[in-house]
Amino acid sequence: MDYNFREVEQRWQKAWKEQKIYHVEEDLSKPKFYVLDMFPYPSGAGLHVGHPLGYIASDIYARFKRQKGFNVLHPMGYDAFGLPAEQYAIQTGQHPAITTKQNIARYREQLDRIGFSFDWDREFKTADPDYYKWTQWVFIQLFNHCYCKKCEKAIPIEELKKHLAQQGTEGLHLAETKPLSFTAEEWNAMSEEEQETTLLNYRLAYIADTWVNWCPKLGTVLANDEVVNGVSERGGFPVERKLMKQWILRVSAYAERLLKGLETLEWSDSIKEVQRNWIGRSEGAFVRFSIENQSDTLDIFTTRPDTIYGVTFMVMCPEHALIEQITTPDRKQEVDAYVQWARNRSETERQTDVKKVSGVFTGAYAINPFTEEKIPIWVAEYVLAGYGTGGIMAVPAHDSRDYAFAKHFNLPIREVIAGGDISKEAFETKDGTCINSGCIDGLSVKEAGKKIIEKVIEMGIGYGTVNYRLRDAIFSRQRYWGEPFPVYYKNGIPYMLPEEDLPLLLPEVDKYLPTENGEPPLARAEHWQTAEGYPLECSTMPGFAGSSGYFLRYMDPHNDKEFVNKEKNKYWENVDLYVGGSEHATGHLIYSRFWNKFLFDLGLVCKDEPYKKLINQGMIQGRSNFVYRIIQTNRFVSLNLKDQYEVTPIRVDVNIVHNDILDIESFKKWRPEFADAEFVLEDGKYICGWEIEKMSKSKYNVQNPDDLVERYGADTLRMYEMFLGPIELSKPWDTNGIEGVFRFMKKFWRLYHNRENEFCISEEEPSREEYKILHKTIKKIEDDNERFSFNTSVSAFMIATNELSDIQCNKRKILEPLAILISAYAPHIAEELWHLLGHTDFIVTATFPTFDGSYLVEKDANYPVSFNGKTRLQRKFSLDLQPKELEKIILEDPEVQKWLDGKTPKKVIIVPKKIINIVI
RNA sequence: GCGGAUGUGGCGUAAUUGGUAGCCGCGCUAGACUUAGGAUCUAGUGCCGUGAGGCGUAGGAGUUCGAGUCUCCUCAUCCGCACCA
Repeated sequence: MDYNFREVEQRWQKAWKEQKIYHVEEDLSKPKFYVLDMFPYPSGAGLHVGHPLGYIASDIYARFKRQKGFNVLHPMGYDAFGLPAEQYAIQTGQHPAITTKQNIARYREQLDRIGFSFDWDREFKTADPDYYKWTQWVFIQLFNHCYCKKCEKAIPIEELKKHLAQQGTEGLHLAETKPLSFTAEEWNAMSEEEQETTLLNYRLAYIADTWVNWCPKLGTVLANDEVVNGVSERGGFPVERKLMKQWILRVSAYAERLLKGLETLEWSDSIKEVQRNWIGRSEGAFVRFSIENQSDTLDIFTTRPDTIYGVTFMVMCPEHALIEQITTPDRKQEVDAYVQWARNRSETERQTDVKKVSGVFTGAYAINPFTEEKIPIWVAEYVLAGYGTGGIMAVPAHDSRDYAFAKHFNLPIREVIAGGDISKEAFETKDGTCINSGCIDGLSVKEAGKKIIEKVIEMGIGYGTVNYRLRDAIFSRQRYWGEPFPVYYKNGIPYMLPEEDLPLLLPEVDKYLPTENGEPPLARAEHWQTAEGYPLECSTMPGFAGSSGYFLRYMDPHNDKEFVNKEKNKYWENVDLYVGGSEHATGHLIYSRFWNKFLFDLGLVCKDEPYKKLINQGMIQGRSNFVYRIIQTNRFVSLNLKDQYEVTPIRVDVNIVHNDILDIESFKKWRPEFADAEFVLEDGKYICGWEIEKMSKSKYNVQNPDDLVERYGADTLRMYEMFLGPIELSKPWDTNGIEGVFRFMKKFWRLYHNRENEFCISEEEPSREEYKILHKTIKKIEDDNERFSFNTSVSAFMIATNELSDIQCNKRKILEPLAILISAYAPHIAEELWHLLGHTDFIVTATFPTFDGSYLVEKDANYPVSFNGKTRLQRKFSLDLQPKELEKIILEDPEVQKWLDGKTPKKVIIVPKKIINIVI
């Protein structure tokens, strides 16, 4: 009988669980290593083979590190708040907590069957009050801090208050929503409400009016990608732009540190680049343009101060607060209409017709501080409210967007950088010489920019500055299934609940929909107010709230006194290896870094970056199978004959297709309408077509890991998922190949057994050849593990097994280390063999075998000998020879002599252990 | 448009980082055994050619004694950003 993987795997999984062998505690005698997976959102569909890909890789690495003597923290939990459970609740009335609990139970069952080495004692879900208590707590800290740009860290709001009371805004260098200016007297004269409102301008968590995509029918704010053609993606309900009070995190305060921190991280270049683009740093100048007959100024940000002499018009975004004030009466009607129209367009809509030029003249004029000219002020949607100041100076000659606008509205174009031909297009280059530019004529772009900045500082109308594309993160959601804000309102001003009142529990509601008058679902809760009767915040936190600091909580998951104990944090520091999808590059991975840097500023954690090394595992796509039905019949034609008929392809469940051959009997049973189907076969078989698509239920191409574990065992599944290809690559799932790994597992088992399947191991001293196979494998596995090349590792195991099986090696000194090597990949079979080998401890505690290079050194070896790069001969040489000696022997070789034919070679290139090349 | 990748047999991939391209596996071909299976084992399998041999890493150039690997151009595919002043 062959290896009984079912019995063995179940037995060991039970033993591991009962003896808690993967439980880990701080141990100062060992170096720590923290391996983390991006925790899953437990959806109703359960796991498919794509999900565990990253978990298997991280599990292999965690097991490898343990055997290398590290104390490994490898936890797992669930990101439990989220939309699907809420949607299900709205439809069925079932509480999302119940759905979530069921889904988690199913996930756990599936995960357990794959044999992961998670420390389940540290498990939590973000929807646990014990956990979200700390999410709320961090939010309070964010509210109570602001960001000092001078010292580049968060400081308590109390310090700000002190500063304001003593010197007003004088000497303040804080990240802020908009620049404010008042004296200490003015501050001290403010009412509490006024002061609180003012402080919101600086807090790291603040509430403010924001333009959002509001869907009245769904009763919620939608993200840009949830809006398609002006209607909601789900349901197709109209979406309008609306100014709403939203909680916002001042992520932008950390832009520079988020950017700089990237340099210290071992992340892929592509994902770092995505984050760099997302943060979007640009250097330039802030300049105030005065407006004719107005006391207010039009403030702009430009990266090209050197082109200031080329400004021929100004543009404000449709959301700009000054529009109403500066528009002249004769232009009012037109401007109002345009603003109304533009404001109601979603960002997605604006993006889709980027090329269409639209705008309107306000009738007002700004004054160019350098030329004193009157410049018309326009409103146009190509200027965005969320970037810079929401206003620009337009230089059509040297900016393609301004150029298109000027051409469309017939505005003047003035060339100020020499070298281009502005009759056709804008000349955008950044190396050129300034012309027609007064005081900066003849200067290079770079020098001119510097000089203009000096001048505007002198004139008191601006300064050089750095602007970031990174926006503050909207933090409220008008939904039920999320963390409630620890916030109550007094006279419309938000206040934080006292910390000892946390967690603020998510209340029960009778329905999970928004209320009839558009308030979030929490407004349905009875007594949603403080003990004193103050109303509580009705929106909840977004999905990324719970996942931003979760990695810290695993270090100390049951602490109800603090978020994470300092000593424990000091031991575990941060995540050494983080594995997850690259789709989180601009979401979770930015927010989490922000969150952690903030906690670092507060001295609560010891590292300012959360994830040292990041591996982005690829997606596993589905491979759908098709059958071809001849039109208007119930006859199906095999793939290569289908061109002779008119056919409709129909997706067929991949589970009734093997190696693209349809199991006809199962097909007839699959659907009642196919019960009496007929088939046109080729070579007696029905061959199905295939296509690579996303893995999804509706495409019948989902491979459930449970089925594969049932049929081939967890070890085979683990090894096969790794064998599929490099971990970062997206690849289609192909069940056909798993047979090869399955055969390997059986062959591996047979190494330790005789023909009668009795465990049979020899204590004999292995031969040099046998040691060579082992040490070659140790080196390969160790190297591959360190560079996360798990697919080549699996190949190495196969090669070693083939070689050992060929020479019928069953020596303990070879097979025992081999079992340790494979235990990270196939822990169940390794554990079984380990115990058969007579060990009583678990293989996870075994020491990774040491590599002995001396076995690999050849005494002599065949070298290819090439002439001018063309390989002609194989010659055997001793490896002990010095290059000079080697060269002599080669040149004396009769074949070489013959080839040289009396000529002297120009040079002889000897690449150690590789090749000998004679160049003539 | 900008940025980042990737391109090797019928398929997934490998190549000690510039040194005999195609390891390992799937599939396929032939054979053995058989309790007839979607089992196991053996041999073969980049392409062309009976053969010697020739050609081969998306295409084209270049550097080099030697290029899948380095440089430049072109093409294709994927991902991210996209009026960011």
